[in-house]
Amino acid sequence: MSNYIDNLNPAQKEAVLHKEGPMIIIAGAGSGKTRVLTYRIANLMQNGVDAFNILSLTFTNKAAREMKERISKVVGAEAKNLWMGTFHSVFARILRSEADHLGYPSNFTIYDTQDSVRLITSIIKEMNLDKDKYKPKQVLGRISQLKNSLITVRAYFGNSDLQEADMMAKRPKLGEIYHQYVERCFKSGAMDFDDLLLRTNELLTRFPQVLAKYQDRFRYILVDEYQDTNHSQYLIVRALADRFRNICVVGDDSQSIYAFRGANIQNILNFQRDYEGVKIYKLEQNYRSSKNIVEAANSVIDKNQTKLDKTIWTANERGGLVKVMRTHSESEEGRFVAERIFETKMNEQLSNNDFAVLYRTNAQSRAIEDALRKKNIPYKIYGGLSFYQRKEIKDVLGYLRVLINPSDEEALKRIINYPARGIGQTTMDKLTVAANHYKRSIFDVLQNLDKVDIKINTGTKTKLENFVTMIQSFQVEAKNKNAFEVAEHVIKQTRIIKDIESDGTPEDISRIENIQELLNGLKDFIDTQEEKGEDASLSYFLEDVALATDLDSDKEDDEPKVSLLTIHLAKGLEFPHVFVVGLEENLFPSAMSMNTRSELEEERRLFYVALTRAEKQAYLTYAQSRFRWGKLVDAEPSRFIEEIDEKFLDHLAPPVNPRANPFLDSGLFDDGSSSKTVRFKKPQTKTKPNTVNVTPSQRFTPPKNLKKVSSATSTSVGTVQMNLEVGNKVEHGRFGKGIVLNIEGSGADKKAEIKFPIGVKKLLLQFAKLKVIG
DNA sequence: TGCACCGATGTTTTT
DNA sequence: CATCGGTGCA
Repeated sequence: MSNYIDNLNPAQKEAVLHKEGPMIIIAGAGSGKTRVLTYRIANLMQNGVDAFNILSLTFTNKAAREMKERISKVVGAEAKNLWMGTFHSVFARILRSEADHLGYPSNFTIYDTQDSVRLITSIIKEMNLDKDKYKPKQVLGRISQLKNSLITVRAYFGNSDLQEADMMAKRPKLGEIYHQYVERCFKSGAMDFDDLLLRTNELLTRFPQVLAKYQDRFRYILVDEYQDTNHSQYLIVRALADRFRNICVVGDDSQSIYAFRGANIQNILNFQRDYEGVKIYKLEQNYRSSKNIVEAANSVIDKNQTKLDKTIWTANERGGLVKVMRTHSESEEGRFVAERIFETKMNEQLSNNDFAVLYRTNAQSRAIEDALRKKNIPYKIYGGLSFYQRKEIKDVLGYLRVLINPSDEEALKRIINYPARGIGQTTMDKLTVAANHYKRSIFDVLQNLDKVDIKINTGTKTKLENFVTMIQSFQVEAKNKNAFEVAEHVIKQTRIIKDIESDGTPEDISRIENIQELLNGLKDFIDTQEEKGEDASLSYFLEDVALATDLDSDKEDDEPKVSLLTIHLAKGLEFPHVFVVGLEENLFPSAMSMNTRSELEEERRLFYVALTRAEKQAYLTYAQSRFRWGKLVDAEPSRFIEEIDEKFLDHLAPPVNPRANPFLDSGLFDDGSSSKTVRFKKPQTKTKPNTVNVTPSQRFTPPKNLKKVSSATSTSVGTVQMNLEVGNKVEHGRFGKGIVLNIEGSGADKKAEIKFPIGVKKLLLQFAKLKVIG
């Protein structure tokens, strides 16, 4: 019955079978650590451990979902009782049920980064501080840092070193902003991302009986990607594992790439010191990549000083050399990538999803997209502006957030005058002042306008009262209807769609589609939650949305597409053919991360991660000039190319391009070995002199609304769909092919019930991206 | 209060 | 280059 164990190598097997007590699995790239984790959990369960007693913390929710699925293949339905998810989502749930201990409402809102920045911006403004000295994003960064180190406002003011540091940084009021920020979040019934961890720590330290309860529940704790945990997460794990000490952490110090958000590589380096009697397991055999790729990657990571001792090797075939390509411009780089994908796909009969393009910054996707689109190669982009951060989506979500939690100030500010209802800045300022004065939420003030000393003329007052009445009516609605129906109702009542339509630009169509997509997503959510017998309430949906990662929303039923994503997002993924683009000094390694050895080492680990995503073939490309901030800037090849042992590299000759801009041609006909002899300059100190201004002539600018929509091949919206008939075969960008079962309503409300492979969906024809195919 | 226009500002990386 | 906030006018 446990034949799966026979398929493991000795090291993997030992790790899977490890019984009690603390353990660490040092898992090199591609060494089958997910398998080990999966089987370890399955094995625990088969040996009588109750699923309810196992907590497994993963890096993305998608990873959790997939792991659960794999475990259930071994142990059956019992797997769904496992506690599995990201730190943020697992502890958000726990915080909800324990919220009253902390004085928070259980329906607290989760502020995303944008909400936090806006709140800080208004605090800075209210305090009359110079916004050039107090840059909201930097301030938030600092606060985040403090929170992740568990330094509360009180602790901050008790620590003169910290205060001095901020004095030196010319931000003497930082503590005060921090204080205000925390208060305002609390008053708004909101937690930011860091609060989810910080407040969990607070909960576990201040309430021993709560700690005891969860210690007793989580008798086995597994933490994936341990190298990327921050101090706050570290302490949570420590506290929870303290009683049973069945803690299993998995990670690879060579893949620690999140120091910028507080991850502490010491957590993994010191694990053996933290827990007595730790058993160490090393997974050193790579099953993913060819010899050339593994050895090339090893030769780079060797340059790092700080690392645990391990040797990654593979029994796989040697494979092709890592191909290095130099191009003149980013558009040529894009063209190269697109052409290579096209050719390889044809020659080797591959599918689009065998290819991935990785880059350091999101902005780089643009040139690649253009090139792929021109060649009609379907692609999907992860990251960048995520779906849920789009304006129209945040607006709709704003209403939902306010009706769930009227104290949610950021959401309230967003929607109180959208669509325009004559409530302007002046009024908002007065309300904010009053709210701060009475230490109540703005919504409280709104509900008690008569009792509050506030100078608002009667016209405005009526508008405010109407607004409150509307929200209250939504709340009533929410009592009787499910989340989907409520959202539908809200969208209709607020006339948001009408407002967008009135502008009438083509972009608006896409925005309306997005809102429809949100509704569909909400419907989906309800269906799957009900299927699983879990909470399908609106507030859980909002939580999911706030904590969703871009990878989570990946749709399986799409046609195969080339993946475009940052290296950070690519961690944990693998593709047969990988293009790492933009290998240029100041871009990768980033100009912002070359100041200290540790920063540079993190960049190098990032490069290591990039290279080790490839199974069969890796390409490294760099451009000799690139548009940055709209200007053409000269670039030099990244030091990381040179750091790879030359014997693993194959320098491709640059293509002859007669159309190339004469300005850029110097060095075009070098003998191909030139990149070997290129002298790498030290970090450039703002080299503007050799900047050439060239108008981006052949640059193809895509319609804005397509920019982040996932497909190059997405069907355009036509009016055809309005003439749908029962029995028609249709195709939907997301749900695939389907057949029309029923049509109801008319005009703008016309809906069709369509049977898709994934189930029956009801879609508003006005928005659904449908193509009639028969 | 609402809207149109302009300049300043910013890109690492994300839960 | 693209977004945002501020300014000035209706």
